[in-house]
Amino acid sequence: MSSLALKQRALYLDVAELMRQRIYSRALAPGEWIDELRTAEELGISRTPLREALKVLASEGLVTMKVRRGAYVTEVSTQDLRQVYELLSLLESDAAAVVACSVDAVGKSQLKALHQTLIKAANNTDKFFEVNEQFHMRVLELANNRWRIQVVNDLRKVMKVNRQTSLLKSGRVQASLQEHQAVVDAICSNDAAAAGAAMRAHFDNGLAAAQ
Amino acid sequence: MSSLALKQRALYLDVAELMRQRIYSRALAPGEWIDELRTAEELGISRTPLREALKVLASEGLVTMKVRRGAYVTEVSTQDLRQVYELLSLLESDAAAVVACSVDAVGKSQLKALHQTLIKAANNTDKFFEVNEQFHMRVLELANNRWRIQVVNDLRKVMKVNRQTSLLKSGRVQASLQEHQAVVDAICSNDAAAAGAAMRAHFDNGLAAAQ
DNA sequence: ATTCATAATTATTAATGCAAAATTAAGTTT
DNA sequence: AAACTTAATTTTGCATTAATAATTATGAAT
Repeated sequence: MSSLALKQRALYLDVAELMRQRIYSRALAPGEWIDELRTAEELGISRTPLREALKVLASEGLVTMKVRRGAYVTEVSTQDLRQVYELLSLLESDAAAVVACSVDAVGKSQLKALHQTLIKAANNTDKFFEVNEQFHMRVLELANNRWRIQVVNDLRKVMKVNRQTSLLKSGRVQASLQEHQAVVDAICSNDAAAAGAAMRAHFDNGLAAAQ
Repeated sequence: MSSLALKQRALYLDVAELMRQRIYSRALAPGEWIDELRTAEELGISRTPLREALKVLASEGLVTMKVRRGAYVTEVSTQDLRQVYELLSLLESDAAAVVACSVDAVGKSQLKALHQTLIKAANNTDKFFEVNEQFHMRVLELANNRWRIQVVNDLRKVMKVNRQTSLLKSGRVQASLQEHQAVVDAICSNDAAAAGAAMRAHFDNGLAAAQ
């Protein structure tokens, strides 16, 4: 009945996802020490899978392990945020350029469809975030480099820690949609340079709005 | 007396480094299943820190966890290698361009000194690899983005799995030195575009030699 | 009163134990 | 003889227990 009954994934992965959400939602505050005993007790599990989950989060940069002092929620400074944005800009603009060269008709229509869904989600913040992420990930998948997908996924997790801060400022939704449109247009006309530039501009504006 | 006596680092980190070396050296072959019980016994430790170490390696992409089937050494295909090289080329060429803009006199002399050390190590393969890595990491450090350093470190670990394959072909050492020289020259003359292009060329040639 | 030392408590790290699942082997049936 | 089923063994995944290190609290001495 429950999701635990027919578990296909290991427990530590589910726990990692749960802790990730707590960090995103600020239920666990930046810099806060994570009490292993209390958390394991609360979740009704032993400390072993929790410790394994924390090490996964540590490799993603979401928590920081201090020797003999346990796990702490990573404090993402504005400098960190800027650095992460710079990397995402670099990796995703290059991906967009690659896609512009290699994309077929199916890929083009997928991106167009996702963009239409995003437009419809403009008034629903959570949905907007979700579809926005789907769009970006679809571009990455079309760029066909599984290591880039992995790297970007991890960096996006760090970015999400500051989702509140980076929450869309006035007019940012409409601007963001226009920027996406430019990316879609450039990719669909197979203009690699324009696609890269459009994606880069999208991130530059996103960073400016986040700070 | 022993390194275990005054251990400052957690055991699982030491175990992770040991397993990493075994993967690099092919003592653990690609695709091979890692016997937890046997390995823990051999190292004289329990399975717990070993399992934690394996999860660290999994997040780096060096091993692959299969649910209820344990850990396997990741098989790095030639496509994987190409994809990793592409990412490293992107990340490090951008870093070189950033450094060319921001570097001061101290940074310049550090890079020049490392390059001289590399020249002297031309006839010692292990030493060459070591200093080569130091040079690349120094460029990254000067680019001042801790998230990029982390990402590149992980990708370089994957690349090292195929160190044998990518082992310098005839004339590659001298060519590599010349390419480094071009990077140093471009950075020292604060030519960002040239620095990026030189680093990109270095990786393109490296990939061509590796395949 | 303040500081240093020592004891006690708390928490992390590592080892051991146990249960569930998967693979392998053996046996029976068609 | 081949295939399917069932039993046994192996191995993972999680829990629990033990040990080691760090922090806090308490007391004594200057």
